[in-house]
Amino acid sequence: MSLFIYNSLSRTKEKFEPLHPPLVTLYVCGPTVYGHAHLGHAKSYVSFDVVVRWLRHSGYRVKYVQNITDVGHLTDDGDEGEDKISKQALLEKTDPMEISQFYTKSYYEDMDRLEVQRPNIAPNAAGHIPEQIDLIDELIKTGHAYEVNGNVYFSVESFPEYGKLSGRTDQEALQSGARVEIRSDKHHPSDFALWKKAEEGHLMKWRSPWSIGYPGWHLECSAMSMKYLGETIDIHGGGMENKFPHHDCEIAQSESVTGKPYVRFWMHNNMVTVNGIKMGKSLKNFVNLKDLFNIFDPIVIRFFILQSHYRSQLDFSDVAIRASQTGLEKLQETYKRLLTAPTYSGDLPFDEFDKVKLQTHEFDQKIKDALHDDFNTPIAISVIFEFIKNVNSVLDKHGKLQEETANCAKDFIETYAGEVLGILKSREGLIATAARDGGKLLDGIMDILLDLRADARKNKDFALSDKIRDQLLGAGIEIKDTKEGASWSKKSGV
RNA sequence: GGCGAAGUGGCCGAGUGGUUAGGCAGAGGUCUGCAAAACCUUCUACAGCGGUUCGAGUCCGCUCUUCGCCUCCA
Repeated sequence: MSLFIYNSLSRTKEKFEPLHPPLVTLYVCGPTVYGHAHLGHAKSYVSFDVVVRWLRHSGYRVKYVQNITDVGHLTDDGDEGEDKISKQALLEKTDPMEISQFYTKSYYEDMDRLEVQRPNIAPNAAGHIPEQIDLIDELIKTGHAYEVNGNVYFSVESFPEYGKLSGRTDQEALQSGARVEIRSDKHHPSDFALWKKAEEGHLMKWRSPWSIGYPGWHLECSAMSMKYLGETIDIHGGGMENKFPHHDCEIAQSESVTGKPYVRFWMHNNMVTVNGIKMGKSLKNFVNLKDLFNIFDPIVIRFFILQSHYRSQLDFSDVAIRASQTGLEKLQETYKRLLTAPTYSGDLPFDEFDKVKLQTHEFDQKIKDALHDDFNTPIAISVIFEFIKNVNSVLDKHGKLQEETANCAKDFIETYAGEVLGILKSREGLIATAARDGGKLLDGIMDILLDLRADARKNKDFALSDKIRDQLLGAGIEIKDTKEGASWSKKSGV
């Protein structure tokens, strides 16, 4: 089966072939850096992280560009809108540059903790003013844009397909219910700003042929996408709320200049709701990631996000995340069990062959099919859970695995849970965690304690063995007696 | 008002014409000195009403409800 991707433009799943294999050009709308990242950012960038990881795993060379918006994104689309970064700078009594740098750093911190791989290129809008000016210039020359009082607007009437992505093609009808204030400067109410003249006191401004001012928000993505990825890119991703107007505007600007399709596959991730209602600034129910990470391990959040499909709405609630946490612990525990399970060489019993070795290949196919079907991570996860159930079942019965089977199983989990989905703590990560917590010293002490306890149990001195177990639990270490012997793990977190 | 998505068992969440999604929680069991974990078995489903079909959670129509976008948002 080959990869199928749901294309928002055609509203169907289409077979994906890059324009210039093995290269895949991918652009994803990045954050506007005027505040800390929230759960919505996490859903979007974790989703596209899996897209990138899966494409790379499938053998493509992905060139991934994700912008940082540090200028031009206004608080509303009318002419009265303020620049978000500037507004925050005034609020925090500092420089816009400091604001954008501070929150850019914060954003990457959060994404790193979510195991989101960094884009290959992360251009910022303020660093690409000349490119944006050139684009505007070209649009004016070709009759797609006009200047009024130092402002430049894109003329939607010059691009008959305007609105094709969102289905908002009837501009007259749109105006009746529109809440955007109609301004006299625009030739048509739907026209949007490419360049705006800076008002007095405006902090971020640049010289241009039309005025001292700043670019409109929609422009940066067109300019930077075309600069780094070419005039036609394979995939453009972003949040669903950006379909209109942002992405429709991008299409209009770009295709008006090049006369070529701007994007071959549009991918839009759905939104996060909180207890059933949207997360909105006005509703004051944003779930800040840094706050959330104080309660849950970031990898739990990542797992929680990937348990639903990227095109589905994700409802955040405490109980839902707790359920995910327990589930993920089970996966991690099985992986740890697999790493430490005794192995043997030689023939393997039928059930081991049937449940693990044979099924590894079947599960491998199932999980590939799932991910090839528009990145169906919930199915992929369900396959991993079926698999670990079988591994546990065999280990319960035999207490060991044939070496080759064990390697197969480890490889399966490391590939899909680790490399592709990023929900597994790596061997190195597990070792690193142990090292941070006292490392080898603690390992040594625990070996002694478990040894003592095993002796006590052998002598049926259960009072002593239970005392060791209970007191360790009180100290945050949990003992489990399994067929392979006693094991211990830290209780807190995952 | 326009554009769009969706209503699945106690909760979360896939599926989209015929065969177990999966996770969490519940019940019974195996194992264990006990516990935990794991494993086995198991109860609650497809908003409602019509229609198409040999057969529909899955297709079509209507009704009801929810959510998103059209303002700022990933």
